[in-house]
Amino acid sequence: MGEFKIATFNVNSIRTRLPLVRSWLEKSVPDVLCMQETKTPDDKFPKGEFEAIGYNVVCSGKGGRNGVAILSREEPVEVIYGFDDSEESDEDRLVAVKLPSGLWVVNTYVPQGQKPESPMFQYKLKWFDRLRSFFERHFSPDDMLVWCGDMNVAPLPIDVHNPKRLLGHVCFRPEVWESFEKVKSWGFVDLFRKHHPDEPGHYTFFDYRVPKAVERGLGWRVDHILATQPLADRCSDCWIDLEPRLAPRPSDHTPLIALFDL
DNA sequence: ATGGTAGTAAAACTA
Repeated sequence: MGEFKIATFNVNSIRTRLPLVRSWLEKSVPDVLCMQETKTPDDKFPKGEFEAIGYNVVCSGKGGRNGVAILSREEPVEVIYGFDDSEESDEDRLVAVKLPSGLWVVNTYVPQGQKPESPMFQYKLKWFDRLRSFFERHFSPDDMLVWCGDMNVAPLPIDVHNPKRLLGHVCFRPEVWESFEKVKSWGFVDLFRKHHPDEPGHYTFFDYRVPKAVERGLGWRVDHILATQPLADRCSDCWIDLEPRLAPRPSDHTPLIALFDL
């Protein structure tokens, strides 16, 4: 099959970001693009615009917030929308597709958590536990499976620009490190860290509210692509593309790309 | 020690 490229991008509204995402796709030609925070109900998702440039569209959004979608060159043979447990299904935060090759792609927009004392923070921690159960229920660590998304966790001190000041934030504190690690320990490899071990200063998110955040390097690495071991063994590179952040109306996140030899 | 911006959607609420 050869080279296979998978990307993840929190677009912060697909309707606002359509020109940017479309031109990025035409330049980067990924085989799969996972998007988060599409902020668009399914009946208003610009499906036709992506189909016109050769992508199948699976979207899962209800209203003006959250929302996830997976674009793929090949038509999925199976789709899962949201959790299938006894809690809130959160189909606007979790979508998964099985491609004809048998490769599974799971796309998540993990709850941010707001404040450590907020009920949403407990919801976030529980969300990771439910996600681990989801993987246990549907898959095996021997499967070819990739997990992409905005995880709202910076796993290591080198994943934020100021670990001392940011310690305690809902995306950078022990509880989320443990919760994220519990999911990872089911059988995932962090593909960016596979190819860039111990390198600081690589970020996928820059807060709109921080002036000149990109230029000043005031970012966070909270978007991730993880793969099961057999798939991670076939990953030849993984990198962050900062260029879209310099566009006229950028998202606050930037694409993360993984390249495989399949 | 708070606010800074962007998006949705029509006043706050989320990030």
